[in-house]
Formats: sequence, C-alpha cells, structure tokens
Amino acid sequence: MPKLCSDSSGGCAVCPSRLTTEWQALNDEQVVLLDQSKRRRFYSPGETLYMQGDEGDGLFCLQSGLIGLRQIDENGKSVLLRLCQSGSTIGYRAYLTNSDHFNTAEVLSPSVACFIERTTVRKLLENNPLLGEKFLEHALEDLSMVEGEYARSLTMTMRSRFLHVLAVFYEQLGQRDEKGSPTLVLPIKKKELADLIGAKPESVSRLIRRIEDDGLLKVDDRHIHFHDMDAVLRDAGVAI
Amino acid sequence: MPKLCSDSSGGCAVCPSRLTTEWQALNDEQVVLLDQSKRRRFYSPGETLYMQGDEGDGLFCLQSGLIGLRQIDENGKSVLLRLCQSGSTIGYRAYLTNSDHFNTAEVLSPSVACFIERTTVRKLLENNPLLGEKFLEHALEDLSMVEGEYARSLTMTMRSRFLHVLAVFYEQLGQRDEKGSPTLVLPIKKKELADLIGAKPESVSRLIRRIEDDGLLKVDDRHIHFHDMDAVLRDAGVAI
DNA sequence: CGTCTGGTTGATCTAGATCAACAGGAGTGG
DNA sequence: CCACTCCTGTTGATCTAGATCAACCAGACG
Repeated sequence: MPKLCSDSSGGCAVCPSRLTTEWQALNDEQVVLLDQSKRRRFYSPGETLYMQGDEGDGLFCLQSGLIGLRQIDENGKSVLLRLCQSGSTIGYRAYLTNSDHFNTAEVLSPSVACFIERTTVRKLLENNPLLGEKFLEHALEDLSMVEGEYARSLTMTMRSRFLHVLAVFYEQLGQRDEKGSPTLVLPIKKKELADLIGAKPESVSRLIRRIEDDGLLKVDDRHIHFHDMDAVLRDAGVAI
Repeated sequence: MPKLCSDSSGGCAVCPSRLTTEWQALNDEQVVLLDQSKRRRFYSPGETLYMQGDEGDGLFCLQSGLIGLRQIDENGKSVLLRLCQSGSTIGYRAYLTNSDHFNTAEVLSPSVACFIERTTVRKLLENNPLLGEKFLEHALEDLSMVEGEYARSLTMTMRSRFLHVLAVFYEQLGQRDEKGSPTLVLPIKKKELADLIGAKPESVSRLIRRIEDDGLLKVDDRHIHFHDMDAVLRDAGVAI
C-alpha cells in the first residue's frame, strides 16, 4: 500500500529534480497540473517501482535515492542494466511505447519518487510539443549510453569494466579524505556491482584483491580509497 | 565523389522504403520537398556513409543493400554494433543531438541510399510534429534492441549469441531448399559475424565446427543448412 | 540461539583469446 | 602466362580470465 510521503515538499514548482528532467519544459500552469496529480511516496530498499512485465501505465520521477533497472531473462539470468539517481525519469519507455515494462525498477537505497499517471502525461504531451522533444533527447541519451556499455562489454575485460564503473561512481559521488586523496563510498553492495558488469560475486572479490595488490586502490567494505587514479582511469580504458 | 544513381526511380513518392521509416509521416507536399532535396547514390562495399567523428549534418535513408554500424574505441578495438537493411534511417542520432557520429556506417553489400541534409530535415520537423514522434518511436525501438543485446552479451555464451544472430538472419532472409529444409545465405563474411558478437574469427571458426559436430546445422561457405532448428533456437536462448 | 544474507577463499574447469602456420582465391603487375 | 601479394578463413598449441562448486566467516535479525 502506498504510504504517502509525509514530509512536506514545496511540490513540483520548487522540486530541484524537475529542472534536470523533461519536466523543465512545462509552463507554470502545467506544473500546477503535474503537482496536483502526481503521487509522491517513500520507498525502502527491496521494494520495486514496477516489475518486468507490468503494464507501463505511467512514469516515475525520482526525487532522491537510487533505483536499479534489472532485467531477468527466461533462464533466470539477471543483469543490472543501469542505475538511476535523483533527477531521473523512470519507466518512460514502456509508457511511450504503450507496452509492458522491459525490466524491474528496484529500490537500492531509500528513495522518494513521484508517480505520474498515464492520463496526466498524455494531457501534458498533447499541449506541449517541447515535452515530446525532451523525451526524444532523453531516449537518444540513453541510447548512446547503452550502446557505449554494449561496446565495452564486447571488447573490454571485467577488470576494465569494473574500474570503469568505479570511475563513473567517483565522478558522481567522489570525495577527498582528510589527506586529500580521492575516496568513494559505494552506493550499492558488491553483489550488485557484480550484476552491473555481468560478473559473479566471487570474481569481483578476486578482482578487487588483484587490483589492490597492483596498488591502484584499497577497498574497506564499501569505502574505496584511490591510490593511483591515473592508473585506474588508464586501466578503465578512458582517455586521460 | 558522389556518383549519382542513374537508374531512374519514381522518387520518394513511390519508394517502398519510405513507408517503413519515419518519412511515412509526411504529407504529399512534404514528400515533394523531400524528393527534390534528397541526393540518391549507389555505394559499393568498402565505402562508408559517414565516419565516426564526422559531423552529423544530415541523415541517410537506405533503399537497398546492407550497412553496418561499427564503433572503434581509442585502443583500436572494433565492434559491429548492428546492421541496417533496406528501409532504415541511418545517422539520425548524430543529427538530432547535433553532435558528431558515434560510429562509422560501412557499406557491407552494394547499396542505394539517399542523403537528406540538415536544412531539409529541420524544415520537415518544424512543420510536422508527427515526424518528431516517429523519430521518438525509432529511438525507443533502437534502445530496446540494444539493451537486449547488452543483456545478452553479459549473460550468454558466444555459442548462444552466435546462434541467436543466425536465428535473426534466418527470420529475415531464410529460405527453404529443394528438400524443404531451412536454409540461409549469410549476408556478411564470417569476420564480420565475429565482430558482431565480439568474438575473434578463429573462435567463430571453431564454434561453427562444434555446432556442426552437434548436428544442429551445416555450413558451406556462406550457405547455412539447418538440420535441427528447434535445437538452434533452444541453444540461442529463445523461447520456442 | 539458529538462520539468512553478503562476502571471501580455495581448487578446479572451461570458453575463448592469443600466436603461429598455412591454404585458397582474387587481384595486380610483369 | 606466371609470380606476387593481400585477404579471408582454417587449424593447432598454448594460455588465461572468469565460472563453478564448495567451504567458511561475520554480521543482522527473528
């Protein structure tokens, strides 16, 4: 049962997420409509926004937290396709193509998301061509992203791909510790890291061991301390 | 130098490819405009429509032939991302995002394609919101496709992926031989097959050998005779 | 307490890469 | 015509990244 989010937000009008999503295209009047019809809710890890195969009857706007899109094939093999951070619109593809969801959106850390239902989206799309363009942009961006990952998966080793996701995480969440060296707190567990690069947990474990031995970094539970960021980026196959 | 295609076609108005692409959204007047400004040309294998890094200054409409989209990374590793058959619009992403091409469109078999330049596309898009929607549909379709391939690449073996592309080819180009058993003439060379699934040519060679030994099919140069299609589909990881 | 989930380690197995040699066209140039 | 090279494909020998299976540990949690 949807527990509505009690903490009072200023609504869509002042939601910082709105400006990073397609909803930036809305005019004031439309923002009011969006605000009235959206349903805001808190989600705990383990819950899902929707399940693979569900009807795409609306979309989600992630205000805070972390969502993973997981695909499971007929043989039960599971992959984490990608992660969505705050300011992502989730589930737009199934909605726009009028089809079922291709994957399951699972909540990886405590999240707040708004659900915007089919009829509202349709109304907004009809009255605002700019909104359609924004969705097109979004789709094209996702396409580039996935295509890039696809190419990586075909050409690069696990090690490269692993270091690549670390590099990406660092870009988004990286910190400097007291000594000024780059640090990162992983937002997901190692098992999920494995699912993200198509590896087994045991392999990730061993991988980390060898990367540590090579002196690139040190892992302590979810804390990563980078010792040689240049080497990390080089091994990740990123141009420095 | 563009050699213009001498063989007279009835133009876009009667082009069968038009009806399978976003250009189906055009009204008669717009078809005339498209027809006048497009540049039709014949391409031989080995040529390219555009190269990775080129500016996306228009898009291509493939009337006949076969084009491969290849991505090469900074280390020289090369992947065939996917193939485009007649009735595909090619290079739309770079055009729509106003960016450089992410991959090289290489001609794999003799092809006829029309080039439609930036200004024409813009004019059409401005006057026809439906056209934008069609591009959105196209992008979403590509996204699903690539995401599926991505998931496959992470979970399935080479053998599965190889049999999967064979199955897909069979769907598009399959025939029955005189004895009524399913047959296929590969549209690409084995090396390109390898690039398509991220394998080395030697591996594909051995792969075929083992699949033959298992009695699933027989390969003779580019001719494939399927002996046990059910087993092929099963091994390809497709629900039968 | 026991039980469960996430993570690590060891031993072993295997798919696929790598390196090297070679064979059959298809040009190309004399 | 032959000699030449280039290109695709095949095969063999070997190597290795990563999977698999099994045991084990630590913390969370009823």
